[in-house]
Amino acid sequence: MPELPEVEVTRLSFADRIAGAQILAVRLGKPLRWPLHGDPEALTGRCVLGVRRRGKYLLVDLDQGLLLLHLGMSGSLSFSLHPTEPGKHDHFDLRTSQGVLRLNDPRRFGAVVLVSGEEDAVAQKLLGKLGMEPLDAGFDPLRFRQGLLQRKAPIKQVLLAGDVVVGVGNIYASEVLFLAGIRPTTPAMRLSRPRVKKLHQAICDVLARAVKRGGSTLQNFSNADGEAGHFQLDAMVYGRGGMECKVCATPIRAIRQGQRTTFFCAKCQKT
DNA sequence: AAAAGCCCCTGGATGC
DNA sequence: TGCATCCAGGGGCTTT
Repeated sequence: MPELPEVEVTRLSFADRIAGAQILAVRLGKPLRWPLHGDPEALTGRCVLGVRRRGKYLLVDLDQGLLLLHLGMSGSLSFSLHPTEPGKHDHFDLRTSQGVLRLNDPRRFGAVVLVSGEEDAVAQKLLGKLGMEPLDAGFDPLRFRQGLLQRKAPIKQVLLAGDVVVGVGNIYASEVLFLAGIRPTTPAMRLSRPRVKKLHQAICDVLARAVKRGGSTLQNFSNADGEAGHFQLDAMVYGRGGMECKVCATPIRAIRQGQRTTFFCAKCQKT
């Protein structure tokens, strides 16, 4: 479910309210993608300093240690004072003095990992190879192009891989390439400077706009308050296989790239 | 080093 | 209504 905008909207919806809270107890449901790594009992008594984001990971800073959260494909967080009884897909509760942070994740591709800090070997394994943050000032067209020039793989797959730029998931990858007029199969290294600049612009615009609107609600995204996003991502190509391109009426094509579906318009996206 | 496949898991939609 | 099949927003790991 969550690409960068959804993760960021989730963060914004509870970061201020959980900051300063003391952890009272932890409840674990079914196993998630990885074990917690640390002792859940040891979390009790620690304090939450704040919540940051790196790519699609949320980093919950503690006065001692760091909690890494990932929502996987189907995860969502809620933060509430009086939570309901845990449901069958509620697999992690962090009970604090200021509310309960709960991870609901039917498919359990998500994760909660307790590490000592960002330099921790386990944390490095997960965060160490992440690319540039698309909403940060450090993400500029020149550095972006430098990253792409090393890669012969199709641009769509390079975007998804997240080692050049993070946060662009399967939906936004198709959308962003459509806006930039770039064919998803084009080798990343073959993109000219002006086309990389256009792609850079599209990534910045689309992601920033989605965060501002509260995340897309393509299916059922909701933030940690349980509010649905206000932004019906009105997709130009994603999920529109066989339908007419909104610009030129050519049928949108759906192809398979690395076990994921890509959508594009063969006329608007030449190479 | 980079690229291509595999796999983790559940649920909803579709087709017979 | 029941059952099989396919597909889904991610990404680490193993193999080429």
